[in-house]
Amino acid sequence: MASKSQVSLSVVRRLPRYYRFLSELKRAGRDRISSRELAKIMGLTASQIRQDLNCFGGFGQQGYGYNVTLLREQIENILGLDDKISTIIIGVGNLGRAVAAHMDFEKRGFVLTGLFDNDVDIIGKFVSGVVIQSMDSLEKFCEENKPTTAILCIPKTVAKGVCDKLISLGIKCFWNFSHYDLSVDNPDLIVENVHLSDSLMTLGYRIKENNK
Amino acid sequence: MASKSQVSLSVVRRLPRYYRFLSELKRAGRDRISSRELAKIMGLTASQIRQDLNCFGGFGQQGYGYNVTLLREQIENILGLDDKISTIIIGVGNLGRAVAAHMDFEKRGFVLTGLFDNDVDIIGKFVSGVVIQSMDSLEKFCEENKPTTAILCIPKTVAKGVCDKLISLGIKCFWNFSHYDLSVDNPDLIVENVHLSDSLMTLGYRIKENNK
DNA sequence: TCTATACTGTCAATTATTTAACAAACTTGT
DNA sequence: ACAAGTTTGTTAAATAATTGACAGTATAGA
Repeated sequence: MASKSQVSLSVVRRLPRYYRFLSELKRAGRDRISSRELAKIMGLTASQIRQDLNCFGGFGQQGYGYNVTLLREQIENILGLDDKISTIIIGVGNLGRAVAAHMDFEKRGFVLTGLFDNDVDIIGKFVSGVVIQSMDSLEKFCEENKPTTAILCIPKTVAKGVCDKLISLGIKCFWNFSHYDLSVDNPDLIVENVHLSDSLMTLGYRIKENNK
Repeated sequence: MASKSQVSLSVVRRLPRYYRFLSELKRAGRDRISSRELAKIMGLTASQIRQDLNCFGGFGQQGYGYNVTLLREQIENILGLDDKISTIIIGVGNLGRAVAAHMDFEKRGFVLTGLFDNDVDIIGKFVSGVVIQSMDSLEKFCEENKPTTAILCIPKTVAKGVCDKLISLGIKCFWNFSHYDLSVDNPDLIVENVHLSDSLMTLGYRIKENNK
């Protein structure tokens, strides 16, 4: 358990994008594709694609290229898209609702098992087939259902407290949309931060830089 | 115009995070901070922080460190947070609404000037003080108001078409939430892709990798 | 004022990532 | 079956990013 991945995060982060383009190709009826052509379509180098894929095995064939359907399936396996990682969302405001509604968890290796919020006006309502519960129910729910992953769609101010509580309830994996930096000093956690405002500010910088 | 940035994207992407931590420190009443302590708090190396900041100038002082308020202001300037880049949102579903409501554009160097959607049930309603207009009004609006940036919160299926139209209306900068890859073959565009499902799949991979 | 200590800016070394190059292996058409 | 043309997997080279080291300059306390 907890063996360190040999594959660099840079490579892993490209996998979903490969998967996306391969799905597109499959839908378009393509049987095979060379690293060269895929590189062209995706705006990468052929070398990088071959290098990336070879981290996981030799899926291609000289003189032929890659079988689209097969390669797509391989990446599906690598990403574990048919897993069912039990996941809860904390905070069901606009953002939480958008995430719950848009994400198609079942196609990404997750299953949404709980929604939690403090707003009495929305408790009891359903989003994506899951009922919104009070934060007071969180502890009991976690003990009974043992979710492993939490999606944080809560304001910065309460993030630290909620996060500590979730950790104490056995949750170690976080998809964090809150404006707060998780896991700086807790190396046991697995955290994917989505800092939207950071992304926006980066865009702003690049726009101004370009106009100089 | 269009001079290439000397500073690497890796560095630029860290700036908003520095800004965030410095704002926190300021709020806590801290006057000064050394690269060593900041590194500790942020989970980085002191060397990296000094290296990063020095891309933009020598903001620190030997034997003293960095003045929190001053450094924060400098980064604010670098990121251009008091600019007013005119921006529209295309697609005002859950996600578009979440983005419109949460982002505090004025504090990030942007100003939200228009909202567009095709759903007749929401056209005419206000979100964050801006009225939702029909997509039919887009052309006229762009000619009159010349927004430079668009935020795409639309499904993949219509993304390509909408995007082409926006480009023809003079928009070159995109904050793209749609499940579609912009700018592979258009180097003139400035694009920040936010592929949430890619992020989720990456998290999934890392969780499984860790459980091995 | 002087001395010990702290800390930056910068250059050098290390590590990571990307790109290039090519032999080996397959495909395709004759 | 053979020759010409493709395309991979893999090694090597090049580039980029991060970390380490330290001279120089400031601070702080006696």
